[in-house]
Amino acid sequence: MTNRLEDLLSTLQAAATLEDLQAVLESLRDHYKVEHTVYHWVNSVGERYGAGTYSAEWVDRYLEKDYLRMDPVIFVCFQRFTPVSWKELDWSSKAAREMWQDALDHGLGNQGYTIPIRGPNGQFALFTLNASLSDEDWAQFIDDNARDLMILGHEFNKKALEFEQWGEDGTTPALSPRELASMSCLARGMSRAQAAAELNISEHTLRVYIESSRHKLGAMNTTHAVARALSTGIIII
Amino acid sequence: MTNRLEDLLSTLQAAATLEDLQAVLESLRDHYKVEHTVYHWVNSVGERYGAGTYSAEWVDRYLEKDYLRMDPVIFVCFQRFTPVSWKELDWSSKAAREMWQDALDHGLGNQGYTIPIRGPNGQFALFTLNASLSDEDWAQFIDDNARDLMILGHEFNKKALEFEQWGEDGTTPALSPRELASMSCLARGMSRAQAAAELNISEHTLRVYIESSRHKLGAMNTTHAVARALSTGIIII
DNA sequence: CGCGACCTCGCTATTTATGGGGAGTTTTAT
DNA sequence: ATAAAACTCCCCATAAATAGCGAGGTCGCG
Repeated sequence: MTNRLEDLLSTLQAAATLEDLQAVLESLRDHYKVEHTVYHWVNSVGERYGAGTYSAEWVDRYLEKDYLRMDPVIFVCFQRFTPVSWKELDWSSKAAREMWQDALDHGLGNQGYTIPIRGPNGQFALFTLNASLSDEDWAQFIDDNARDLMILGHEFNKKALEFEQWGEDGTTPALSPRELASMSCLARGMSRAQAAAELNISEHTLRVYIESSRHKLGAMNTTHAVARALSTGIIII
Repeated sequence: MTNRLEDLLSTLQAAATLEDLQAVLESLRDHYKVEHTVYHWVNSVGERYGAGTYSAEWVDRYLEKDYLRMDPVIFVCFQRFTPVSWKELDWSSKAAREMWQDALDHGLGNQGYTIPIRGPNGQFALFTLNASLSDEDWAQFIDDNARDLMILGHEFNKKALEFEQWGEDGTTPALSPRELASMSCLARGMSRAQAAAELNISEHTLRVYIESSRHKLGAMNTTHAVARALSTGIIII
């Protein structure tokens, strides 16, 4: 088993193009004898990259119906970081049930396992296996392979990042300590007056920091600046 | 080697108290023959939990001097998600160099390897090994153990989360679709007028969503609401 | 069927944030 | 050593956000 993992990782390491990654996913599917293997990035604007063995019809359908916004897998993975088996999720809402049925109609198996992966600058990706198995067999499968899958998912993400250079286009701007502190105060809910008091500076000085932060972050307004500072990871709440 | 990993993981699984986790870290240190092993949560307010083999003096010193705010390890790990070897980092700033010397004076080794771990609701933790080795030996050590360490780090974090129930105290409030859309627009830098146009609703209606989001999220103002929505993962940029 | 939650719209007054100037000291880096 | 960046403070006018009031239609769940 471990040797197989090493083989797969070697293939992954050797991948030099996005097509190679696609091939890796296909060999993963064959190796694990599952229906589908998928890796994709997620953000609220839309996917920047995705690869996998889903049919083109299902991918188009998924995007067309805007399933991204109601998919319980996506929603839960955003908030957890532990992998989820699909059957654990809440499929009670009407929209979710419809989507589930639609997925089955498009060739997906009844079992799924998705590993959320969080990267730099707010990058977020999912690594998914989909199969047709009984609940018991699937649980056993996950039990046997969870660790290998986690490693594969993370290595895959590392490789995908190398190609796509997420967020590397505009290197995250560096804010000065006071600017970061200002952003942090605002992110925690303080008004300008409160933040200025917290930092022991005049409200006007605080404003200067907010302005300079805004410009450095390329933000339209304060809320946008704080949002960018948070999602690039230069501040946290 | 793999058997050792299994043993360590078994011990980890069996941990029932925070003291047990401390013991696990100590046995990890002994097993890997390093100077220190550390696990801790990080947020801008301060640590909620930390365990490890650093001396109490160094921990106190670290907190007292507010090294958290200048530590290159912390800073880089926030933005990357791949593990970092300390020597790779930028220690050129004066503050960083002083901190580094201070660390050596407090019994830390000259080599370090830190694995950033990102959890639900914006949880962020670090799993660190510190040792005294030559650059070559350390590189070899990392090469040999990187995967095991990643698994250990993630399993450790899972266990720590079970105990501390990060963010579980106030279950993340659910926002309605329109509320989420409103938050998302604001996070992407739109003004109220722009967001209202984007959503094809009156500016007043948008305001109602912002208000209700604010109340649900327990936020003081719009910026705070967006910050919370982002850091709990219910929206993304 | 009714209740609650969601979606939609309007008005007024007050508070707060933003954008544009300018100007001095201290710290850091080359 | 000298330049660049960071930190600090002030004024004024305008744009935007907040707080408070109210009202009606739709949808799903029990």
